[in-house]
This record gives sequence, structure tokens and C-alpha cells, in this order.
Amino acid sequence: MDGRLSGGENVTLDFRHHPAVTLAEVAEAAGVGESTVSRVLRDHGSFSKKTRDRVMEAVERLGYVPNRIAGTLASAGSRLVAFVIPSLSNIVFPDVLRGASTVLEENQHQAVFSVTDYDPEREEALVAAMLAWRPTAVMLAGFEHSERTLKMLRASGCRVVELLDLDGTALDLAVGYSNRAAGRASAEFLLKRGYRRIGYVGHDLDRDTRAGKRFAGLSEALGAAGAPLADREIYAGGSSVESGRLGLERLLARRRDLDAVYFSNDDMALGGYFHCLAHGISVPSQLAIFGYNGLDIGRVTPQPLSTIRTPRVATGRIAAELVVTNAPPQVVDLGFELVEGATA
Amino acid sequence: MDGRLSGGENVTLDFRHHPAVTLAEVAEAAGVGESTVSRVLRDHGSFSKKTRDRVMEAVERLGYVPNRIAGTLASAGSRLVAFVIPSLSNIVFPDVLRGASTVLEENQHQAVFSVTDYDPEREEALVAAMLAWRPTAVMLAGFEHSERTLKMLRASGCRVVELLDLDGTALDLAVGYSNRAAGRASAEFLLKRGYRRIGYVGHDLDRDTRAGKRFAGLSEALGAAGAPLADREIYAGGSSVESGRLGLERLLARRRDLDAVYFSNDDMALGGYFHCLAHGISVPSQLAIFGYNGLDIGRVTPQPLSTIRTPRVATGRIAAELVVTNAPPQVVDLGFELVEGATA
DNA sequence: ATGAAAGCGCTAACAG
DNA sequence: CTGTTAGCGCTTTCAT
Repeated sequence: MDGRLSGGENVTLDFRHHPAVTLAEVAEAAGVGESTVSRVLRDHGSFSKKTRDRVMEAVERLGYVPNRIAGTLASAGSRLVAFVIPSLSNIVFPDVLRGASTVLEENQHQAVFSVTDYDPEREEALVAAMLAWRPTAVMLAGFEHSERTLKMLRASGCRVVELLDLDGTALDLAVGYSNRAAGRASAEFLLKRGYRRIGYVGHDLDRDTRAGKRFAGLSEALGAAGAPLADREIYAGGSSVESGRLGLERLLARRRDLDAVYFSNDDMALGGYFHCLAHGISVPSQLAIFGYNGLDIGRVTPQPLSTIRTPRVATGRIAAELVVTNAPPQVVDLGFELVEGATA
Repeated sequence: MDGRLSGGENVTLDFRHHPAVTLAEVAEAAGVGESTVSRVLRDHGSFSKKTRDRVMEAVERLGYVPNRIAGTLASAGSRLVAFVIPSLSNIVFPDVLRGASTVLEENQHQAVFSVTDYDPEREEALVAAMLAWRPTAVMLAGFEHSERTLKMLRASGCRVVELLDLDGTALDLAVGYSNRAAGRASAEFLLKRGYRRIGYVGHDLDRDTRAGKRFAGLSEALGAAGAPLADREIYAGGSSVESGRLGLERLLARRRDLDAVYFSNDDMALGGYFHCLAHGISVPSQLAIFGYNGLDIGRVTPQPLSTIRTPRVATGRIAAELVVTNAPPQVVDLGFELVEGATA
């Protein structure tokens, strides 16, 4: 009646696709009930040492791997933490993931992620997809989300952590630093150093709203000091060393009188710095350069890059800690540190 | 009898923790059977347009989000792809994830990941944890895994993709390029350019076995050409720009006669290059520098870095495509490209 | 200390 | 075209 009875061919196939061992099979093999196996495996409830050994022996022998899909369905939390991040090219997000993954792994949680490419609609779709896994928490970049995203998140009942931004209203938890304040601090530093004709080279501001907030803080502080932004060059698309170089080249073609340029981040700033090195523009006497992020590479260039160091790894770590400890709603300001460097 | 009956306070709590809407509730609200809702949602099987509208209206109104945990348990695959990667600091892995995530998202798969920090024991534990989610596939770096890891993987029945290496035996699928061949190609290039006193600056070779294979390929080719490796400086720990700089400094302190240095990757090589810039060592006339990976930044430095460009994003993309199409076991060699640059 | 049984929320036959 | 029903593999009372 069953194909398996009719030939060796199917036996072979059955070996290959052997369905995973189940808890019931382990129970059977150990000669105990299913609930006993479950108790032993989770070390919860009581059982004799003898039973424990029998069960573990069977687990070992059969190569049993518990099925967390079933486990999660039967019990409470999934111990899944979902990251919906804008990009993996921008080093910021791998750094955040790195900080979080250590903590998550130590606490038997798993990280799931997807990449929005800075698109709010994709974010919406991806959040929905993530929510289908009933994660313990979902981590997002910043505070700008579509109405529907916010609604889904609120309705989900899972923890929400908004990362890397402080300029806005948190849904639940928020961990990061103020980009607006960072922009302002950069402006004040440059002004203090005596620069007055300051330009800006940046990448797409509408999509990367945190870069937009830094720009706003910068412009605001420069304006307030009576030294408004001299000019700006916006490079469509993501940030990169190459677009920083190109952006500075274009900006200088228009404005030879600039004495300092603020870049939307260190990648861009390094591009600008390399442009200066290659074209004999002496830094900072002819032109000062200032970045954002405090990448390690900026400390090793012939002149250390002047920038703002941000606690990206710590952001991930703290966010994960708040989630695994189920901390009450709160906003954690990790601050940032201005690195004077030698380029400004 | 129940605390909830005694006061308004608990009612509020109940609102907050309102359990997620279930398919049964949607069916109820729409006045249809559960399987009908299921069919409509998955657009599978047949149903009238009228029914469809009624169901969708209820879904919308209740804010229903399907539970994939339950769905997966009831049906077949999880559509989860597990990445067990050594590091997130090394740009290689974010790049691979980036390539894969695009394809996975387009095909309604989710990426789960964890980080081994190049430790085979952690890898073993993390693979086990991943397997508990019954992923469609698990993606690993390279071919070096513990016996138990291999056993679990084989027994799991899920697809296994080994990434970024070709020098070894694949379990199922493998996508990448030969690190040994890359090391050899680098040596041949340097020799062809006339360099004979070649040194090496690298990071931990035992943990990063792919870097070890490049080193082996390099040494082998240099030895075969009668110009064996002059000296080497191994920096414990991961690769970084700073350790590249420091490594070169130390190496040169011992061997002033070197005419070229091969670095374990571009990060290290950039550190070396910056050291030369800062100390007036002219590149490549006094000292040639050669890296590995072909990072974008190396194309924008005052002198473009001589290196080998590797298809990291494509590795992730192809790996994901093989998985979502359930391709037969195979090894895909994506090759690499030697970039002549100006530093060697 | 242990087993039996009732689900968790969904999908997949199988009837109608 | 649609509803009913039997699980998926586990956890969790509840008895014993």
C-alpha cells in the first residue's frame, strides 16, 4: 500500500531525506514519557538522575535537535530579535549588529535581519514579515516610520527599540545619541578653531534622516554664529569614499575660498582628505576637514581625522540588554565624543 | 474569582498585552471557515472574489499578522536562512550578507545570523542553535568545521552552503574563490614586477583559515620562484588598519632591505600604506604594497592600492539564489581579479 | 518523579 | 467554492 514497501530505491531516498528526529522518538527510545524528555532537556521540573542519563543517552545517540518552531508555538516567546536596518554598506549597522549579537547569543536569543535600503515602504513590508515570526523585539533605525509601520508595531505587543537617534519621540525603547547635537557640536568646534567659510559635502539627506539631522544641527549653529554655511554639495545615493572625493572636488571648483568642509560621515571625509593629499592641498592650513563616526581608519591616516566618535557597538549592546532584561520603556542617550584629530 | 473582574486597572493591562489576532478570529469576523482565510491569504486554492473581499476586510480591520511559527510547523519549510559567520568587523561578511539579503527578501525568505568570532566551538554551538529553527539552509564560512558540526549539518537535512573558500571539500553547496590561488597570483604579480625581497604582514592565521590559505599560496609561489618569503610579522587578533601600520613598522625595523610587502588584506595594507605616507617612504619605489579584497577605499587613496578584488557581494547573492531555487549540490567558483593599482 | 492529554495557530487533505 | 478535521512537535497543567 505504501511506496516504501515496493523497492530499495525509496529506502535510499528515505535515508537522504530522513525527517528530523522528534522528541517523541527520543521518549520512545529512552522508554520514558514525552514530558519527561522535555523536562530534562530544559532542566526544569524534577526527574531522577537515572532518568536524566537515559534521556541524554538517547538524545546523543539519535542526534536529536529540539525544534524551536514547535517549542515556541507551544510556549511563550520566540527569543527572536528582528533587526530592520537601512543598509549593510554603511558600517554603522554592522557595528550595531555586532554589539547586539554578542549579548543576544549569551542569552540564547537569535538575531534576524533585513535591509530596507533606506526605503520606508520596504521598511513597512519587512516589519510586517518580521512580525510574522513573533519576535521578542524589533529594532529599527531612527524614529521616522510610516503610519502603518507604527501601527503594526504598536499592535504587535513586542518590544520596539529605535536606534541611533534621539531627536524624535520613541515608541518604546530608544538607544543612541543626538545627531542634531552632533552637527551643532561640529559647527561649534569649527567656529572655535576660527573657520568661517564652511562648506558641506554629503550624501542623500532625505533618505538618511540621521545625516539630515546632523546637517540641520550644523546649519543652525553656523547660522546662529553669523557664519552661515557657505555652500554645499549633495551627492545622490549612499555615502562612500569615492563620492566624498568627488563631492569635494566639485565643491572646490565652485568655491575656492572655503576654509573648512564638514562631511556627512567619515567615509566621505576620507575621500575628501585623499583628494587633498593627491592635489597638494594642505590640511588643515588650506582646508580643514571634519567627519562623523570616528572610524578606526581615521586614526591611522597620516593626519588623524577630526571627527565625532559615536558609540555604535555600545548602541547595539545596550539595546540588546534592554530587550533581554525586558527593561521598562526608556530612552538611553549614549552621547558622542568629539575627536580633535589633525585635519581641522 | 479572577483578578481581572475586580477593577479597571487590569482592563488597561489587558489592552496593552492584547494577545495577537489569530486566523480563527479573522475567520469568525469574516463569517467563513479557517481554511478559507488561509487559502485567501496565501492565494492558493480557490475562493470567490466576494469571499476574498470579506476576508481581506476582516484582516485589515483586525490588523491580523499571520503567525509564521504556526504556519511553518503545520506545513513545510521555514524559509529561514541561517548565517553562521566568523565576524562582522571584517567587511567581507557584511558584504556577503548584503548580497544574500536582497535575494532572500525578494523570495520571502528571512536571514538569521550569529557570529562565531572565528571560534570553531562557538560555531558548533551556534550551528546547533540555528538548526533548532529548521532553516532552509545554513551558510558558513569556509570548509573547516568541527566533526560534530559536520555531523549535525549532515543529519539536519537542510541545505548547507560553504562560502568564500574553494580549497577543500564541500558538504553540499560551495560558493567563493580560491584563497590559495589568490595568494599565488599575488606572488606571481610581485615577482613579475621584479620584487625579490618580499615580506608579509598579517593577522591571526590559525583562526582565519582563508587568510592562512592565501599565505600558504604566497609562500609556495615565492619559494618555487627561488625568492622565498624574506620575513613576516604576524599580528595576533583580527585585521585592522592600525595593526597593519604597526606590523609594517615592526617588520621594517628588522628588515630595512625589503622591496615589497604583502598584507593579509586591504585593511592591513592601508595601514601599511599610511605608515609609508607618514614616514616619507615612497611607494612603490622604496617599498611596494599589496593587499587583498579590493575595497572601494583602496581605489581613492592618493595612489590606488594594488590588490585582488574579490566578489563578496556576488558570493552572497549566488549562494542565496542556489538556496531559493533548491539547486543541486555544486561548487561555484566566482574567481577574483588582480587590480594592478599604483602601490606595487 | 512521571505520564496522559490538551492545546499553541496554522496548513492540508478530504468531504461536501 | 467552502467547511471540517487531523495533525505539525513541543510545553504545560493535572493527575498519579
